[in-house]
Amino acid sequence: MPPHARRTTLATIAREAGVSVATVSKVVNDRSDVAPGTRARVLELLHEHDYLAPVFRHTETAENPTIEVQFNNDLKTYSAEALEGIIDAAAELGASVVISKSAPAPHWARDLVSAGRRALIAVTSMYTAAHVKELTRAGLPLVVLDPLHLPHNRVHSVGATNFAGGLAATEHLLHLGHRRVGYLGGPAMAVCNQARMHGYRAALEAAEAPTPAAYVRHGEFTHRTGLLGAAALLDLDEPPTAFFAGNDEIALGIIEAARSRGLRVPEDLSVVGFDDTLLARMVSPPLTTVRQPLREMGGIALRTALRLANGERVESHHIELATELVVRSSTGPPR
Amino acid sequence: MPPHARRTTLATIAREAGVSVATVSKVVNDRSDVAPGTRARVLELLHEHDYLAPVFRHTETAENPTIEVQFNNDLKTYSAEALEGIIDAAAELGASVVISKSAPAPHWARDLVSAGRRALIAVTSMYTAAHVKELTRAGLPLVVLDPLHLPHNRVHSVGATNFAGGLAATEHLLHLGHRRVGYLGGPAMAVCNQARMHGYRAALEAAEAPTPAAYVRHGEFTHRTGLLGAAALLDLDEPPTAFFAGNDEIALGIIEAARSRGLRVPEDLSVVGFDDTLLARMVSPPLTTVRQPLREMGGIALRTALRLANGERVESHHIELATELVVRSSTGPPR
DNA sequence: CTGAAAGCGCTTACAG
DNA sequence: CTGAAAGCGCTTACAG
Repeated sequence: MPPHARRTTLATIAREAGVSVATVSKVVNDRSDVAPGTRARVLELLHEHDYLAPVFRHTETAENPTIEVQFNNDLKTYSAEALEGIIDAAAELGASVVISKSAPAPHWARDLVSAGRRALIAVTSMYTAAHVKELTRAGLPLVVLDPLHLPHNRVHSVGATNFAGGLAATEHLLHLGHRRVGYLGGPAMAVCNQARMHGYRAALEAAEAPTPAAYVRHGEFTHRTGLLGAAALLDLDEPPTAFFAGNDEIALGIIEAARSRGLRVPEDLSVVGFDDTLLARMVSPPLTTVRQPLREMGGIALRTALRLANGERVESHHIELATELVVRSSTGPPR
Repeated sequence: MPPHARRTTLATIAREAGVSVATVSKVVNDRSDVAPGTRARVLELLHEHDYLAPVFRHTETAENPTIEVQFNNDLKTYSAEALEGIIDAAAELGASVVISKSAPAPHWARDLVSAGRRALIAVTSMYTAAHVKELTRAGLPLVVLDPLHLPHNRVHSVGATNFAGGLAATEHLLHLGHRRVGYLGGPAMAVCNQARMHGYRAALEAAEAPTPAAYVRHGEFTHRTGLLGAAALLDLDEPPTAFFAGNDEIALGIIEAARSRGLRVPEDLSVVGFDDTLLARMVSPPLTTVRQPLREMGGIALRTALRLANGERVESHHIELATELVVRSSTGPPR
């Protein structure tokens, strides 16, 4: 929504409601001496006209706009790196970043507008169509970073080339000589997870390496999913000799499962992660993984949010940045 | 600074400057038609009276106060966890959290006040006495989380029992039978690093295990410091059989140095970290480390900041939370 | 450059 | 309950 040329004032509301400005003022300030019916009518009009108290009006045109960034779960290394990209871009463009965990309540979008937020960036958001509708009604632009759902043309989003990343990761394992490769991923419904998994499948099919259904498992993007999934697959009669993990955390869970049964990485088992968070660089052996340009993605999300806040058009409602395979020491030829 | 009973208005400034309200208004709005001398005199008075434009006044008493959180470096797992504690406490208390990287410029503190910030939380801050003075002048309360300098009685801070943590970590290694224990820490000047190192020294002295000067090295709280430091110490004629690291990142660097020369952890080398970030839990072998209650520390910092913002007294200007040794799998008896 | 005057958007004590 | 009136803090077109 472009900034209003001029905000509705109490006088307008008073005229339409057929009451005095004083009465409208009382409603706005929640005074008790107003008849319930009058109050209801005035509230209705205030809502309809999107009335904003003078103290908040400056937020609409402030040269220092504030953008809300919401996370729906823990601030993992993944989100922390995206957040850094957001903060750096905001500093450069003179915007402020408010950070919170999302917990949409009634009037949630409207409250954000009243508090002066000019746009919302949701990291791996679970927003439903109803939430998006409330945002639209409140006039608060939304940008989703790494969307869990398929791109919706009323929602702007920034992601990475997950399919290509999954393909590259799996081809790397294939080139090393692996034929039995497992996939341990995040939520089955998350589009990023699906794309990575399909990249994996595509590589295996192209190499004519058949994959038993049991080789593919979905869970959460957590260490635990890797630990449990790997334990299960390594118990198979024909266990995988390599794993492609849906993210770095899962990869570390797999490595721990291997260690706990005396398997060495990469001598006995190869593992490729996804994300290239700082985890991947700091772990022993350093993790081969698919880099997502998280900082850049955060920066683009912030820029997009700011442009939408200013009422500018944004060409494409979904942008995907390139992933890149980073080969380190957790992969090698099979035994 | 307690919230002002009533803010200075243009009328006061006009009276004192001996000009009309209209002229003062022009100065405030940066209009060109004001004589330079008049402008200077009025600006001086505005500054002296701490004039705040009406659009910003609500921030002084807002039921949704906003707190600025500044980091002076990367958003590592360490800071991300403290930030989570801050965010959770803010959500509970109805405060907003603005996050930025610190880059104090001229008028920096005053600008934060104008932008509506009610307090500042600095994570491992490098603020100098001059910065603190500007904050005091601007009336913006400061809380430092994990201070790098010694507690200053005009600065509120939240830390952990670093000395006790260093002691516990080193005693653990001693109990396992190690006699040659190295310390690889962060910046030599950082008080948290000094306290950890002195805890280590105290444990070794109590056990009458002499420590060659070469066994202690300071650097940065990074993977690289661990990698390089361990490489150097492991080249000694009598290398340590165990390391106490100033934080988890350094510990992981040490483990990587060990791996790259074919040493196994914990069979050939024991390593204890500090912080207990998610890194420690996700790495193989899981890291024995000293837990800092980072979330709790963040929560306390936020609460303290909010109380100071409300002009309340805070009993103690430095709070230290207890650390706790968490034994996992990166430590064992020496060969 | 300066400021008296008109005006804006809002609030509040008070008369009805 | 309601609103006319006074008032507050500020801005601005305009006369000097």
